[in-house]
Amino acid sequence: MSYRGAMNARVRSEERRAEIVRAALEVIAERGYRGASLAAVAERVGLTQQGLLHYFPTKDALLVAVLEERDQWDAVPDTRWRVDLLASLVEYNAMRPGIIQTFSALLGESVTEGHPARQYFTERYTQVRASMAAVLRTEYGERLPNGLTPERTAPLLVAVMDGLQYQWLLDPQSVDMPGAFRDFLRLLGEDPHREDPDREDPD
Amino acid sequence: MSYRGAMNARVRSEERRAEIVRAALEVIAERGYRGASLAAVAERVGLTQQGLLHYFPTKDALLVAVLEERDQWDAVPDTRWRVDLLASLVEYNAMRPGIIQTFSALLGESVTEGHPARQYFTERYTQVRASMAAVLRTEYGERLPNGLTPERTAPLLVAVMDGLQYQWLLDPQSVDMPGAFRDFLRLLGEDPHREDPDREDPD
DNA sequence: GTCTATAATAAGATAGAC
DNA sequence: GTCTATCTTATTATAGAC
Repeated sequence: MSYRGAMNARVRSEERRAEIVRAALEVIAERGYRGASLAAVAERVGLTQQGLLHYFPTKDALLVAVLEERDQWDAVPDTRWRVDLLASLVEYNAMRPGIIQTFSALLGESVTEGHPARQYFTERYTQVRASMAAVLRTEYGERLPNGLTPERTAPLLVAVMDGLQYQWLLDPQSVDMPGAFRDFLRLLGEDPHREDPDREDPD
Repeated sequence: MSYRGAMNARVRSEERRAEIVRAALEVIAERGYRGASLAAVAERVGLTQQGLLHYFPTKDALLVAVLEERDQWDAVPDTRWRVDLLASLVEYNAMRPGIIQTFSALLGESVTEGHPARQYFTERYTQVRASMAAVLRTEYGERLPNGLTPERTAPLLVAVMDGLQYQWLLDPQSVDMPGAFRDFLRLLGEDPHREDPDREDPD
């Protein structure tokens, strides 16, 4: 019984932490990391700022948890991915403006000096570029239809995804993010009607 | 004489303001806008925070001046531009990491709620997409070598420029920003050896 | 586990002397 | 034009009661 009680307590504590991280994602989306106060995060989960510090001893510790959370729901693509899965990912992103806003704001801040997320983003982009190159290699081999190598194309693929996000966040009415991304894939030499082999020929 | 004296005073005041704006650009690059304190800006020009407020009555007023400054040195491309001039612009940018960092940080922050630069960036991107479309139309006509229209390609061009900047700022050693941008132009159908008609055929 | 109290700092802005 | 002094508000973090 005491074992079980301890388990429940731990589970409840984990749930609380997850709740706090979700709230932090929201507040960062609204105000950036530097602008996000612990008190504002705490308020959303019905805690005081000091109550929150029981779960995350410092603001930076909370940020670390936020970045770890990202690594979970936004896994780095691997070689099993096909290029058209990337298009689906962008479509999926277009349905979650909040989370895109969080990490676009964080990415922007991270280039400033001494930002606690800087190292995270630097390492993540190295990783993502490598993954994208692998995906492109799986799909096209050593040379893409346009003559570039996977390694040289990967930074462009990543740049388009990020850059479109900013334009779309600022003006969702004017920017069709998924459509533009598919246009980019077409530039890579992808035949837009080859994406789903099971599909009937469109008219 | 009094007229002349007044003139000199005004000129000196304008110089002071310009000095302050330059300092603000630096501090924003280092800490973002929200993280930039008026006192830090003032210190760089040998003023107190209150002395600075004599020239810019509020922090937002200073930001407005910073954004106006940008519009001057980073004019929106017009139809007289050729695509390879864009490549030169990216090369030029690669020599000015400070200023790129300032506006990358500002862009990132601007997607958060109620950010004073949000409207500026929204409007500027509308303008820049239109200009880029015009540049592409001048160069390629209604259909680009890859089949897309200028209007559909413009957001991609802008996205690549912005996205590459973030990757490059985070890891300049690993990202060849001008090279990657030229790769992108190649995707558009640009022949990389056609850029300078006066140049001898390379081997 | 969550609170109140509070310390320590820093922010933007105003008032008024010189 | 620039300063000192000061107000007001907000921040992160600590100490300790319950």
